[in-house]
Amino acid sequence: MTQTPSAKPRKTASTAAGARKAGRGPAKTDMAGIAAVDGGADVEQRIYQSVFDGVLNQRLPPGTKLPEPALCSLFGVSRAVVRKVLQRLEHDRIVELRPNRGAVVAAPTPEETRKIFEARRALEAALVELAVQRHSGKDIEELHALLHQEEEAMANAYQPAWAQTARNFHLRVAALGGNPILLAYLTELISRCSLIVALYEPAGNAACEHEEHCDIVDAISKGDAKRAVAAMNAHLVGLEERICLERPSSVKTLAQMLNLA
Amino acid sequence: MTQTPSAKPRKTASTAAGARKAGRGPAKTDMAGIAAVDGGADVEQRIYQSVFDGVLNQRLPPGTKLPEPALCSLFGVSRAVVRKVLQRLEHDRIVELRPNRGAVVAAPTPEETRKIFEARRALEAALVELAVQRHSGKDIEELHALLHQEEEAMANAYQPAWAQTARNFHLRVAALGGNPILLAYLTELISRCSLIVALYEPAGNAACEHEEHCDIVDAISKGDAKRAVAAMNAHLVGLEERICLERPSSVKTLAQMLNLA
DNA sequence: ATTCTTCAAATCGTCGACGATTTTATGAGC
DNA sequence: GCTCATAAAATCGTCGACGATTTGAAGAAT
Repeated sequence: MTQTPSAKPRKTASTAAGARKAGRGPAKTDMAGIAAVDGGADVEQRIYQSVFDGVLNQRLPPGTKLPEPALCSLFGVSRAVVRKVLQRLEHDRIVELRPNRGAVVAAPTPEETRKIFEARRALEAALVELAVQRHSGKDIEELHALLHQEEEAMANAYQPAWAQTARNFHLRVAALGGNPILLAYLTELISRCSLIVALYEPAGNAACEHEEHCDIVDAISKGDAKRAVAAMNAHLVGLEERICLERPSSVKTLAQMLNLA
Repeated sequence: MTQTPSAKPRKTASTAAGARKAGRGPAKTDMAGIAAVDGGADVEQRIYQSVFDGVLNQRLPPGTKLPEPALCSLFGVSRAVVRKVLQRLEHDRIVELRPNRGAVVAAPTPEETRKIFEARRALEAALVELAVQRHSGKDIEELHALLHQEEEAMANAYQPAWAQTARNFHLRVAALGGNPILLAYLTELISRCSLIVALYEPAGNAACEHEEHCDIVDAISKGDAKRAVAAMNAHLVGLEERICLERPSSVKTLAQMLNLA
């Protein structure tokens, strides 16, 4: 509701004459070619990212409905593409698609949360072990650079920024494992974890987490697989334990939540 | 306008079910049973399964094109639903969706194959370790039942049947781990592995694999986590090593490959 | 005869529309 | 005043259609 009905697709042309370029395919309309990359080329990614960021920044609390017509007019595309994005979001467990009842932001249950963290521990343990075997000196340098970024983000005290750097760190460590498949699975899990952490984390243990990250890098750089796995496990267990169950709520329009308009 | 309150498009009346996942919620069994379960209820699952089985049984070799219009007329649905299924198949890495160029059956490269098996070893190791902790006596009985099925399938000498039982075994062991997320990931990986094995396996080592399965169950039943993980790892390494690179090819129509018509 | 150009056929991406289902608003009945 | 039945609105699932892109083949030039 409260939907401003003024938004309309840029070019409908429909049945009337002069429909020179009515049906816009994946063509970038060969403009200057610059803005096309982010502007009109991959609209799907933009929608996905908007919803994803909205969920991560708590503008879209769990249970928020995401009606297809609303997203259509917000992004100026047809339902076909919106529906495709929603399917991808459902697959990544960001939203839940209830048949004939629309899409809502996923609300992980405590039990689900436990399983997610358990799965994440298993994957990160395996990947850290691979990382110890396969890392090079240059990799360690890059990890140290990331740790430095974390310190800056900590000073900033803006939680989403810190969460972003922390996520980057874990993904980078996982990338050292050299297995794209496990990395893809872990990326999915880290997204879901971030979603949960963004909801429940009291926000204020960044320093503690940063210390643990440093431990992990130290163990990897020394080639101590056992200690690296143990440090990662301890870090993840600590992260899970810091979660408490409180859920803020607010009432805004979908456009506001998506940081549009 | 638009009278005809009773006239319906040719094949409707039941297509509106539209449940996406395997779990079908509202069971409207009032239609006196028209084989709705397999006939016209969940068409998407039927299409998915047809392609999946076709790939697994080598009727659909890698690189086979899957044009949307062909699938549409084969299954009597519109392109929207076919497209949805193809997206799901792409996500599960069964097919590859090239923009504007159609879908083809995925052809895993040797490098990819190595990574897939590596990921699978990591996941199954973690799950077997969980299974050792959480299994009950009844679970062991069921595993023994599965092993007995394997012996029957071995005598049958029909490779797809054996592959099916072997897959069941791994999935059942993984289910004992009690983590639906890891189980889902492993299901995906086992599908991809089966696809690869179906392509390359010389077919004839069933007895050897069965022995290794027995070892795994034995270790689990005795609560020996270390040995269970080692047995699983050895089993998977052996499976990977038995793969050679030969690829049969034949020329049939899509309908024949899908075992229709 | 080979190669490049040109054209037609096949196929894909997106759109608007229609029926079916769910949700919400309204009014009768207790 | 509250509850339940009814109707209207909103939303979802599917379909056919249109334009754009790719593919494959026919024809001209060297």
